Amino acid sequence: MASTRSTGNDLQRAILDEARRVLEEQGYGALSTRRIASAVGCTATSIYLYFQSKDALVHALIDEGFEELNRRVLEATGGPGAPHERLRAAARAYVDFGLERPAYYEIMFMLRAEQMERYPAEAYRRARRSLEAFCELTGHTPEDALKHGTIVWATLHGLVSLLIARRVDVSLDESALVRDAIETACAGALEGSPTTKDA
Amino acid sequence: MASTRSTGNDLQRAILDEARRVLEEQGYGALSTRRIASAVGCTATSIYLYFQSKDALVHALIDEGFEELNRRVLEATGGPGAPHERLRAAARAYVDFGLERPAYYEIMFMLRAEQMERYPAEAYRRARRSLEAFCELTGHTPEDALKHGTIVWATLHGLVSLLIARRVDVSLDESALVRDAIETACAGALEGSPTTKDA
DNA sequence: TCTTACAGTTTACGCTGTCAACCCGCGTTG
DNA sequence: CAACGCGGGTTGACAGCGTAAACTGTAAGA
Repeated sequence: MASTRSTGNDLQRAILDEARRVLEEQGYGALSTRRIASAVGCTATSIYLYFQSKDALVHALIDEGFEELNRRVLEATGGPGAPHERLRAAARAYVDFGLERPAYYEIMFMLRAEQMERYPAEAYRRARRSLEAFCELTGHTPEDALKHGTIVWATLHGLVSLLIARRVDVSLDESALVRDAIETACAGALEGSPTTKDA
Repeated sequence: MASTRSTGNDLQRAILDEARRVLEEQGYGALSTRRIASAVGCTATSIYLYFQSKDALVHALIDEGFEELNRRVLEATGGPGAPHERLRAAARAYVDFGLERPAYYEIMFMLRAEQMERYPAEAYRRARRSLEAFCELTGHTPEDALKHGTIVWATLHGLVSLLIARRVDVSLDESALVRDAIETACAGALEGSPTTKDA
C-alpha cells in the first residue's frame, strides 16, 4: 500500500485513514509520523502540511472517537423507559464502546495530559456530552447531578481502563463483572444520598 | 548535583534516587536515561550495568510504589471496627495514596502495558495485595469476593486516574466527590446482591 | 514569457533507548 | 617485579522519534 500516492486533500484523507488504521490495528504506540508517511507514500514532513503537529493528528482521531461515543450513549439514553433504565443503558453503551474500540478509548481517556498538547477547549466541551447524559439521568439537583454523574463515569472508566490494560484477573467472568459494575454504579447514583448522608 | 560522582553500588543507589526524584518532581515523561546519568555524573550506558533496561529501572520504582500502597492499605484494614468500616478505610487509603503520589500511581496503574515490557510475574503478585484486601472485606464467597473487590478497585481506580489526569470538572468539591465515590463503591460491594439479582 | 504561489521533498537538529567495542585501574598469579 | 585477567565505566554508534528550515518542481496568472 506504500505505492498509493495521493495529493492535496486526498493526501490529508489518506494520512488520517492510515493513522486510524495503525491506531486500531497496532495501537497508539505504533503511531509515528514516519510510519504513516511511508505507508501513504509521502514524507513525514508532508504530514505537517495538513496537521499542525502529530498531536493535532491524534486530536482528529480523538474527535472521531468522541463522535462515536456520544452517538452511542445518546442513542441509549434516548430510548423509552424510566430514567434509571436509561442510565443503565447509557452506562452499558459507554462500556461497550470502550471494549470494542480500545485504541480509541486509550487516546481519548488514557493518554497522559502532559504528553499531549492541550486538547482545544471547544473540542473538550464536545467531549463531555456523555458525562452530561449521565448527570441528567441521576435525577439530582444540577450540582449534585454533576457529582453523581462523575462518580458513575469514574466507575465505568475504571472498569474499562483496567479491562483494556488486562489488569483484571482472567479467572473472572468479564460479562458478569461488567454487568455488576454497571449495576453498582447506577444504583449508587440514583438511590437516596442527596449528598453525603452523615458527617 | 551533576558533580556527585559515585561508583559501584553507590552508583546504583544514586541512579535509583535520581530516577525517583525526577519521577516525583517532573513526572514519568521526563524520565530519560541520559538525564538521570548526567545528574548522577555517569554516562547513560552505565545505567545498564545495574538495570537491564530502562523498564527494569522503572520496575524498581513501581515496586517501591506497591510497597507503600500495600503498607498503607493493609494498615488501614488492620484497624478495629466492622468489615465495612475497614473496607472504607482501605478505600480511603488507596485513594489517598493515588492523590499524594500521582507519579507513582501513574507508573503503577496508568502505564500502557505494551509500552512496558512485561512486569515480572512474581512482582505482579505482590502488586495485587491491596486488591486482595478489598476482596476479603466485602465478605462474599471467595469467587464473588474477587468480583466485588475488583469492582471496588475499578471504582477507586477510575476516580484516582480521572483526578490525576485533571479530567474532573474543577467546579466540583474534590473531597466530597472522593467521599461519595468511596461510599458508593463500598456500599455496592457489601449490601445484598450476591451476584446479579435478576436475569 | 516571467512571476508567483503552493505541494512536497531534502536535510538537519536534538532527543530517545540501547548495543559493541574499547580503556583503564585493581587484584591475583607466575 | 611483571604479566595477566577482570570488571566498572566510557566512547561511539545505530535506529528511531517529532519537527523546523531550506529547497525544488510544477501549475496558474499577468
